Amino acid sequence: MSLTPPALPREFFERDALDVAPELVGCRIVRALPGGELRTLTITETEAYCGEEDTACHAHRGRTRRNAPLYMRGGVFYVYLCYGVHWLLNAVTGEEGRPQGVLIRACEGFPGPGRLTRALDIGGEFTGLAVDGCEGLRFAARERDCAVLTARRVGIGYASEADQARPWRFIASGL
DNA sequence: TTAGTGATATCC
DNA sequence: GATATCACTAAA
Repeated sequence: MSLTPPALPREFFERDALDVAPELVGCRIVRALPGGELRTLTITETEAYCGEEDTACHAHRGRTRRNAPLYMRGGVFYVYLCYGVHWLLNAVTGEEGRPQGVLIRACEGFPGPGRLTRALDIGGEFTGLAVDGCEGLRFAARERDCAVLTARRVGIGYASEADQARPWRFIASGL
């Protein structure tokens, strides 16, 4: 028996982002800091980004150096720098060649995608790494079920009206 | 409400 | 090469 919760398996992420995103709410992020300290936070909010046809998705304009991990098989991290300041953490989902992912938008005690990565000292070094084969960072299952609300996604004013209106943001309710 | 921050994408 | 943009945050 291990001292720490086991990593969610890769298979968990090899499904559609719209299935994974709500299920990830209530799960935990487990971060082993370089010094050895283990920090575990419960995920309270996620968003799904679904393919090149989703104008809010980074892959909307095709594959680039930055978004390459989105095109990988589900079960890797996609971490990128936003506004030159904030690292944003995503889990890539779905099958290889279909760019989709789930943004981890907030954790208990750390509202905001940039604040949770700062709290956990997560940076670009994790992008492209397997979620179940990474020493320092993993996801762990829920301890119990939790209700999930949906809402519009945040900060995507550049996307089409239709894509902005999609209820692809998932928020924990009554954790 | 607004500045800050710098990598990335997209244009010349 | 240059410039515009950006899945945000903190300060005011």
